[in-house]
Amino acid sequence: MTAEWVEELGAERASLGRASTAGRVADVLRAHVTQGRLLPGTRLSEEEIGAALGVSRNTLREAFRLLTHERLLTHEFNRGVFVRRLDSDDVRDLYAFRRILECGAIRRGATLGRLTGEPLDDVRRAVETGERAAAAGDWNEVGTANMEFHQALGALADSQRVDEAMSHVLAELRLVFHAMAAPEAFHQPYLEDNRRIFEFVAAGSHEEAVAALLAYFDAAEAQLAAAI
Amino acid sequence: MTAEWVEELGAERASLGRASTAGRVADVLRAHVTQGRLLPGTRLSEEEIGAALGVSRNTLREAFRLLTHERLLTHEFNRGVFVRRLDSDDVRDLYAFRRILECGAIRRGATLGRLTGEPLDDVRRAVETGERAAAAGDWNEVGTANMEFHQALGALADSQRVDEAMSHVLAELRLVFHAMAAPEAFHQPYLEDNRRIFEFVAAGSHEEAVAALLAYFDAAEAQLAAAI
DNA sequence: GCATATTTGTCCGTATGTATA
DNA sequence: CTATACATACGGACAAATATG
Repeated sequence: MTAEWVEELGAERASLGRASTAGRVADVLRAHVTQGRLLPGTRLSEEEIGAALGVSRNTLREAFRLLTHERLLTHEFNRGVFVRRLDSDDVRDLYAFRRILECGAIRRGATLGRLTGEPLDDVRRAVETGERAAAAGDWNEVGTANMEFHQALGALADSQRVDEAMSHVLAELRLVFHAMAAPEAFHQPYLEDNRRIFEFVAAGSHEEAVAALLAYFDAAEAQLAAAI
Repeated sequence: MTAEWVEELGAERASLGRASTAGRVADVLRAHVTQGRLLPGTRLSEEEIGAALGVSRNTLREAFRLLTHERLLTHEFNRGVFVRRLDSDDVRDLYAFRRILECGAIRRGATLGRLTGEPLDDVRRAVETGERAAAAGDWNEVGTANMEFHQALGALADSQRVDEAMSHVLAELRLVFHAMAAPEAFHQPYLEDNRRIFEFVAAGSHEEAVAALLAYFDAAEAQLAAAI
């Protein structure tokens, strides 16, 4: 009955030595979820995972609570904890939230005079990393670079809460990617959008950047909604 | 040594009967914090509160964890949990987040054609409730109505995640209000701002509404920063 | 600086209630 | 309907860290 990912989890026991046990358990589980080794809908048994990782149920529940708050897991009362399964409404809501966060971050960055220097360099770096990865055919890296691009856009707002909200939203979206047929190729066509958005920001044309970003959201949301 | 608010907590024991115990404990504690009965910096002893509420330490810790994720409590390793105390950086960050959320919600509402009908009525209702409360001298109600006004602005985006983010941000801000000298009078001068913002939204002049909202944020942020 | 008391961190065992085969 | 599996919640235990005198 024990699934194969439970054994994989067991291999992570060694890294659980230091710091907050619950936090480290959450790190391990988060990696499994965001990398698609734990698929949406999977039930996470307290006893099974606790035994695999060598931690008590109390500690494990602490980790579950962390990930539930990040919306990577869902907690159904008296039934257990499951890897979150997103529906089309979630996709719509996530993109509504992204439109507000990322467009707002660009505008906020503009009024703060922050669309230059280091914050802008982070955006450029993410664009270039993605382009290099695509040239090398490393689709996994393309996806990662795309995430970093949008995280860097959010960082233009210079707000810890915006950064955190962006992290959570992007982590949630990974759940949808893994549910798609061909998740590898999803980000590739948007690389040139990233380049164009970056150029607009760098040129100080932030309203054009916002418009390009909104067009990207429309396309990506439609594609994901169709895949669900 | 036992403080008076612990006895008040004890009076809430009766309401802990059904559903998730930890969730109910969190509800009770959240009400105490947001209503200022538990002031920022107060340490929450596991044993003391557990005894007052009649729940075990494990259950109480789960409730603490919930509220820590909402940023109402802070968890210092090996020292305990405390009612969160916000500094000027927190205020700055909270208002940066609010600027993005609320201005973004108005703009998103505009593109969705949502600045009319029921969503707009909720905004109007909050404005009028605040004005009536001010006329009656009920400053507590003025504060509540002001919160509802901004929550209603966020709701224009038609996004569950935006709604939730607004709730958390406003709950956090209450921590700052309670740390002020005269929290009662804080919201009153902004009632006419609310009215003006509402009129702009209702008239379809959403960019003017955004501008008025940004001016309000500047004023309120400066006032709170000065109070800290 | 040191010794003691208090409090938290973690884990275990168990009784009870709930969902599902 | 019964049986099984599991989550919920409690109470106790001990180590480790902190606060106090």
